[in-house]
Amino acid sequence: MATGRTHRPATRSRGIPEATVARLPLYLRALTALSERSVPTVSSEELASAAGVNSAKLRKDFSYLGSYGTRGVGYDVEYLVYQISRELGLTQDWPVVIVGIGNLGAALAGYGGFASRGFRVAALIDADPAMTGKPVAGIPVQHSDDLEKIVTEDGVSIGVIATPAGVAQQVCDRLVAAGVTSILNFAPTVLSVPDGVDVRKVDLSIELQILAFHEQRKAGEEPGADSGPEAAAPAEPAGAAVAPPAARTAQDSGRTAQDSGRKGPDGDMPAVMPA
Amino acid sequence: MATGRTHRPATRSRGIPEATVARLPLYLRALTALSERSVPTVSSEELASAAGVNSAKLRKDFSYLGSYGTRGVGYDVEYLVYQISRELGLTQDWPVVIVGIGNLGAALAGYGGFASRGFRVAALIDADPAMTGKPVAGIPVQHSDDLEKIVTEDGVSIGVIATPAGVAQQVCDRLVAAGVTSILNFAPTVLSVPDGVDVRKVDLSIELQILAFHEQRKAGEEPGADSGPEAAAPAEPAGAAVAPPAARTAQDSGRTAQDSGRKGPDGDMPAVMPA
DNA sequence: GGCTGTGAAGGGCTTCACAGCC
DNA sequence: GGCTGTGAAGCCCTTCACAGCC
Repeated sequence: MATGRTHRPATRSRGIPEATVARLPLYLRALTALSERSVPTVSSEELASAAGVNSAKLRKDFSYLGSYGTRGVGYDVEYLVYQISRELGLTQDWPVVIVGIGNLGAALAGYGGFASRGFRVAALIDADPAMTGKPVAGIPVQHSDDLEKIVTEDGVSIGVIATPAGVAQQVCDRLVAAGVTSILNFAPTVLSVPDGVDVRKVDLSIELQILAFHEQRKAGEEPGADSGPEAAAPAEPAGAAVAPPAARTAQDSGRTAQDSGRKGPDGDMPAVMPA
Repeated sequence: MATGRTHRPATRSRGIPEATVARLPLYLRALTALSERSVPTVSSEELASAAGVNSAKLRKDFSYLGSYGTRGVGYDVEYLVYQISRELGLTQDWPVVIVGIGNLGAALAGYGGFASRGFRVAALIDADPAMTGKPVAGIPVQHSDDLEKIVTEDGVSIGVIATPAGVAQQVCDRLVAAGVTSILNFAPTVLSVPDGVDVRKVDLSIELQILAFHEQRKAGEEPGADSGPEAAAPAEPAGAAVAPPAARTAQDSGRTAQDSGRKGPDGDMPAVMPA
């Protein structure tokens, strides 16, 4: 079915930039850790370091939420935890259904991060009759025939798709038809959903390919080789032999997270080269 | 972040924007599907639709690689598959080690997307002696004592961390010391790495939290709240003196498109880790 | 006529740097 | 003195729109 088209101008959510929203969970995690150690306050510098971002960005992010800090002092940990949780909508419990209980689905079902962060596994669903009733991570698997009933009765609005790519779109369509409006897709497929439905995807092979791209580049511009890795000169196979250049940095990394930065030193390579 | 590193103007490694690199795997997947159906050529419009992006963006992306299309006709599928594969460094085989063979690690080990896309699982490593020798997805698990040896001997430059958060940093340190320069991290932790090492992370709870944020907004702005368990009514700050400055208006149909803007993560198997 | 390739315009996010308050 | 909050500048990416070629 593949309903309507997917892309829209991707507007900002409230006044909060999407990029900021994506970092709030990071701050929340760091704050939770501080909270557990009973640390009362943190400076933007400390928190930023713990979350793996720079302090200016963190302060800017928080400024979208309001003025929750105290100049000359920092931020109250507990208060911030509360504010961010509220902003993310974690003060309520979101029931989630996981469809496709294979290796991955089972891994997700057993993920401890659910309960602790505002989510609850409402049901595990699989199309294989042999799986029905079998408990996975303590939760009995239900047959996909009951998908609509489950979603409707439990008021589920978030669904996780961990099925093979081939059936992902149909599963998606059924979830949406039943009332789900947010989907986390682990299947390597582009899902089509009606307007108003959010889809986020996680794809291992894409991540690896992005790493391979950078890896290839490193191999090509190692010290000594200043010629670009153009069409010719295929790089070496297993590119080990590369020794860590700089020493471990103090407390934080230069970059991290899903945002990848670019780093290659390299001068200015003209852009591209036709074959 | 005050990493010892000075921020250099974000060098353009070559001419390809990071955002474009993150989309190349998407195009490649769509092209591979077309190739299997023996489709000889595609227009930017068709391919863009299959990849879930808009055609202008796709053409711009390809323009960074070179002029591989034919005006009035479109792109030659096979040729593009080759060019993109080469650009991503997939014409060579990258050995990958997966550390932490729990539910997730096992799921990753069994992921078929590896072999088919330029990657090869060189080894599965786990710290539990009971796991040693046990085959997972047909590959015998090796003990972490041998991590350095494995990485060195197989010339592994890409490592996947699927361990509990608590040991992720040490595993990371060992991988890097042994020669790994690209890491895909599934543990919910910010990893510190020396300059020159790439880290990408995949985190289930973060993705869910972002969805929850948007979900909450939908519930709040739609007349007949249907999905959520309780139509999330924005709670008031706990006796805060300061209230969010920005007005609560602006309710565009925000929502992110599937391709998400940040930096492009998404893959086939994702993440997660017990906390 | 059809479709690619691309300069130019437009937005959003990051970084700077400093004013403002403790 | 220390640290937050934020306008302003800069950068990168996306989108537009059309020139260029088949």
